[in-house]
Amino acid sequence: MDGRINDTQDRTEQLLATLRQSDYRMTPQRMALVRLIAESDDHPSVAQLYAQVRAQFPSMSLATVYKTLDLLKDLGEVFEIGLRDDSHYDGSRPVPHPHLICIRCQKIVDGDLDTPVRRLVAEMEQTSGFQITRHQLNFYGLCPDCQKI
Amino acid sequence: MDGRINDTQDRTEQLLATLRQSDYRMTPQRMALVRLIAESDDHPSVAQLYAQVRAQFPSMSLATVYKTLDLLKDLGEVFEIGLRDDSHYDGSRPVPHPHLICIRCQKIVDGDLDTPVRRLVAEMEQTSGFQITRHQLNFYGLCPDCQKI
DNA sequence: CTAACTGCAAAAACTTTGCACTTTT
DNA sequence: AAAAGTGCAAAGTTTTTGCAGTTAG
Repeated sequence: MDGRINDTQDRTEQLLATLRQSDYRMTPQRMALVRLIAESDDHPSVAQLYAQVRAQFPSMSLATVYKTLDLLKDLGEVFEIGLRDDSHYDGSRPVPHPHLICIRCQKIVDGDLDTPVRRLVAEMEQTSGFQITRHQLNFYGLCPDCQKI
Repeated sequence: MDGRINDTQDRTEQLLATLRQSDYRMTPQRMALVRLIAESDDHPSVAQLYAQVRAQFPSMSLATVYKTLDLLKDLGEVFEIGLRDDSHYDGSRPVPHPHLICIRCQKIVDGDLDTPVRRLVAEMEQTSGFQITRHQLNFYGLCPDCQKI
């Protein structure tokens, strides 16, 4: 088990269900964005989501994308990979987990190793006295493809 | 050994020496900022550095602070903790290492555990196939002081 | 019908850039 | 004197906000 949520269909339903339960309204814009997020197993940026959603929904504004993402973040359904310049979002695994970021092609890949990570967090809590609630682990380097070039 | 560089005096000299060696000019602005960075064992933001440097150097501009920090980053003498909104800088340990960030008082503390971190990086390389060159490990939570409140 | 949501445009916040002037070497 | 650095103001980015108009429940 790696924490990744089953399949796209289910994930879409799950997200929509969470929204309904929380008394949010189901607008077409919201549904389109939720669908996109559930579909993407890479880690789209706001700009990428905006571009994609615009393809099906030319009138949708960037502000709505931000607002919807904030909402999904607050519900704990989307995890923000807060990179310095533009944030990317992970809608498949809303629990903090490591990411590998290629410094050449910019690809972002999920890191697994849940157990070692949990161990490190525990050790970090012990030595620091912090009560850790969240983490952001980004590893930068060359992905396998870019190493060949 | 935890990688922290000895004492402030030495660290200031070390930074200045690096600048001289690389044919950078020694301006009073630069010296003041370098001194500040060497002195701070917390992790100042650009705004904080700017405010502090301005106390001794009222004419210094924000642009110069940014330019100097870029330069020190390029020389590998300062490590940027790239938080989403405003970056903080670590001038004591220019090698990537974990940081603990208090979600209440915003304090940033160095994480140690060099060995466990190296182990995790190694495991991450193995399972992902990435060639990791740099990492950014941020742990968010309540610091010991803020837990009491 | 009411409360919530959207889209727009303006503003915020941080960072970068271009350029004339000044300073270091 | 030449090259490099500074400071200012303008511009760039990403993200947030206010508000009038629109839409879901």
